[in-house]
Amino acid sequence: MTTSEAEARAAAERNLCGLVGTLARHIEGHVRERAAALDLTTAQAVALRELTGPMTMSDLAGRMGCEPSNATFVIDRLEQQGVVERRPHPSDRRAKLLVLTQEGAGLRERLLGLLTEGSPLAALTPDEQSVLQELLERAAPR
Amino acid sequence: MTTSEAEARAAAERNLCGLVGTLARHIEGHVRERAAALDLTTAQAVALRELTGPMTMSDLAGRMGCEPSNATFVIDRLEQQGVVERRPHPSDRRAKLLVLTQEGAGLRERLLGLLTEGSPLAALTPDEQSVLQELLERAAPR
DNA sequence: GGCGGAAACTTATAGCTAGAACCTTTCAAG
DNA sequence: CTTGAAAGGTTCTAGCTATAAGTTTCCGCC
Repeated sequence: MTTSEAEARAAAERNLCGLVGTLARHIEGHVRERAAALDLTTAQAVALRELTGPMTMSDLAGRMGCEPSNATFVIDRLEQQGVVERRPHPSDRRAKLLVLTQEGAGLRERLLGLLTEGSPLAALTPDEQSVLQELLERAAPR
Repeated sequence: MTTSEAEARAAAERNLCGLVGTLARHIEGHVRERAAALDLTTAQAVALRELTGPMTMSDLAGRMGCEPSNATFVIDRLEQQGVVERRPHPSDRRAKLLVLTQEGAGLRERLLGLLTEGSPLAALTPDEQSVLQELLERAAPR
């Protein structure tokens, strides 16, 4: 491989990095737009989306891709709004178990409905989405 | 299509959104790590990476994917550090032309070298990167 | 030629996020 | 049993980012 070829590949890789960031911003913009319709910030919407069931603060922070201190901040607001509850963890007194309230569960359903329609990823067919998923998982090992 | 199939597809799409965000954070983490070696913040490194040649503040903000006000903040620091210069635009007195200083150009070369090695995207073959690029461009139209 | 709207950039402000310090509880080793 | 290290959460603070408002300049239009 010549140095110019290596240089071209490196440039393509940098370009690709930019594209990933661009798509991530598109998705975030979409989430923000839909979240605003429910009077939620982007972070609150992501938290609600990731609350697929009872989980600890650490679990949620991991799913949200943020630091635990930030999850505390976000959940504080959601708890004030009566969307989620902090319950004692049954077997670990350090941890707390996040549980959606009844209205929280309803709010989450509405949010998911809004998020699925008009997503940037809807531009791809299900097959293409599968390919994309596989590539992303390989590039970003958990 | 049954409702359960639609539900499954929607869930897969949400999962995919999370994966895009995860990869974006991996890339950002990689940039941050390498940038720190040169005493640069992540935003400064992205700005330097995107400064492929003389351009205006707006152009740079567009490439960085941030607001112009933030570009002002980032360039302020880079200018104080003698990395870049704000020159008057030859044909538009509103705009300013960003030009790398001599040391800025050297710093950029070193940064690009650091960024290309060990990138998360190196886990994919060039062919796979091409596929990924095409999918991302379709999902995130400019 | 002058006028109104729009673009480029900056400033000021508010909000979000990460990092470090701290407390409580758990777990493993001795 | 006790002791030290590590994990879960919270608080505090600093830094980054976006939004809104303001200034200068450009451009289309009358």
